[in-house]
Amino acid sequence: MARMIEERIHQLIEAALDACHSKGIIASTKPWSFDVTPPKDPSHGDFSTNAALIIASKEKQKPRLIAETIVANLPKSSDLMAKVDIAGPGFINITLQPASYLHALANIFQHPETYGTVDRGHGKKVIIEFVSANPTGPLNIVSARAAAIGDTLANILKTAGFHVQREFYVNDIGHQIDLFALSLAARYQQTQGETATIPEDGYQGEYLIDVAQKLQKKKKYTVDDFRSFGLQAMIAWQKKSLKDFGVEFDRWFLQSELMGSKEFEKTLRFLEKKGYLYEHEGALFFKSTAFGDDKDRVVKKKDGEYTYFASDIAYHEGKFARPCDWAIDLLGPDHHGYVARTKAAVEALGHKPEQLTVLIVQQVNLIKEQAIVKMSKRAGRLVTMDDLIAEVGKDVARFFFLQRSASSHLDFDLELAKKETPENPVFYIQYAYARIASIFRKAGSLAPNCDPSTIDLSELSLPEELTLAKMLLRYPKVIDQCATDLEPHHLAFFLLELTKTFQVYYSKGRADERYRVLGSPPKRLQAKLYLLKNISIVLHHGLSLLGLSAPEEMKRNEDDDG
RNA sequence: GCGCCUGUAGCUCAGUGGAUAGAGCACCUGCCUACGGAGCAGGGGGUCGUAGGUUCAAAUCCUGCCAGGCGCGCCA
Repeated sequence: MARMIEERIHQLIEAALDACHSKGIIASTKPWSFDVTPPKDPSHGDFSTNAALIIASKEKQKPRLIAETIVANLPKSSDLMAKVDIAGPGFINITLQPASYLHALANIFQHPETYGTVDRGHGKKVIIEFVSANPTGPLNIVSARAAAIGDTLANILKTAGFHVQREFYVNDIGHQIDLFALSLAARYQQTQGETATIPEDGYQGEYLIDVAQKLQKKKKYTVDDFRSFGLQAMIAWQKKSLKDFGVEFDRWFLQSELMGSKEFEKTLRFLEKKGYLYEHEGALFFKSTAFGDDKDRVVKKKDGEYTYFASDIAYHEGKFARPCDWAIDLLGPDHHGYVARTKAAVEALGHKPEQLTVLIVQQVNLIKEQAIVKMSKRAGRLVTMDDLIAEVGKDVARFFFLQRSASSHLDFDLELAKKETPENPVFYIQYAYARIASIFRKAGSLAPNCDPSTIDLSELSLPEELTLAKMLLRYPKVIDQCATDLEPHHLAFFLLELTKTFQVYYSKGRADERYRVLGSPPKRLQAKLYLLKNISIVLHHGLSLLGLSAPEEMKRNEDDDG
């Protein structure tokens, strides 16, 4: 709805420019490219356009002159615009009639489940792959970051009109897995009282002791037994951790299922037929340099084994065959060298390069006593996702990650995160939601009538009320922006901004009775409750996209003293 | 050496072509008989790493340089 208002303004400006053209004031004709955006400073009005600046620059005229001409050609009276000003170097600032946007709140009230939905995706099928950690240990804090971002991105894309599948790729074969099996074998022997040492490059973490103890005693196991038992245990553990973190995948794709399959062979044959494979020094290479990679990559080693990359090529082909229009991979920073070859493979397979987007989720530095702690899975030194959830809770942890853009390297101080828990911004948002719920409980049967047309919108006249209404109408645009940029943190920031505005508004009721909801005259009360209801709808929707709970009441902390 | 990411307030981070660069935390000053104080009002704090360039307009785009991180395997 906000976008509709924007579009209407855009059209009015275009019409004014048309008029300028026919009067011979400007030479250019449509289409003109200019922006209509809400200005940073709200005192500049509700929308601002740089149309005069852009056109003056092209026509080598004075911007203010063009601006004045545009303004003169805008409709003199309108139910949309209350005021039009020219400011600064030639911005045209527009202040709207409150009724024009207050009216649009009905859209939220009547569609609480779907408000915020935008049709950016047109039902395009997306497979978003994330976490995909090796099944050799518990998930760590880095996986937690990827999980929070990937899951929320999936939620947002769905809201933006995409058909979304979440996928976890399990590297359950290869050298690392062999080491893992041998490490487990050693731990098992240790539980049997035998002396056994974990391979030097193996997995030293104590978690394998727990796994070993779950094995039936006094039995002889083969390495394959240890492998399959260990993998099963690890995957189950990872699933449980992710579920506790609010993340559930539609599919856990096993690499072992892919290798040796018809599809795998078929994909390689296809590349061969296209002439993208060649032998060199006994190995089989993929000509990724034909698609911009630094060097060609091996798909089959001299010893006859396929590389991980070979399986990844087939894996991506499999995604497109399912079918899928767009594959999104979230990778860690240590895999960024992988991007070029994977995109090359996708292109060689006959897909458009833009059908694969690789997002690098940057690293997490764990800070302890103001120094970075090096984490190592093999040595067993890490903060697990389970630890994180136990220490600070799912909501705090998710929000912590979702407040940052994926590309920022972030420092995570667990002590600080714990300390800050009581004042964590996520509680501030949830508290606002709970507070509105509380007001509704007190209002009881006075809760707003189900027919928005009975609400007297003119009762909403306080500046904060108008600001809140405009913010709510911005929500679908925020979703759209998150989906377009693949940057979910914009949503977190929007919710904080909305919350802050609401809390300030609410707090004014302490000193100024005009700001109090309960106790207002009936018509005003209805209008205020109506606004609050719309705020709580958007908060609820936004929180759920972030994977956070929206509590009807907050548990109060015990006071420190008295 | 080459590639990718990052450099914005004391700290953690937003802002990626528009007007006077923002938030949270920390710090300072006020405010608890009020729809729930996990708060509110106000204040101090910035060569946007650096040097050029493009533009009416640059934290934002381009180039060089500096600093930190991560990659550069017939490992995964």
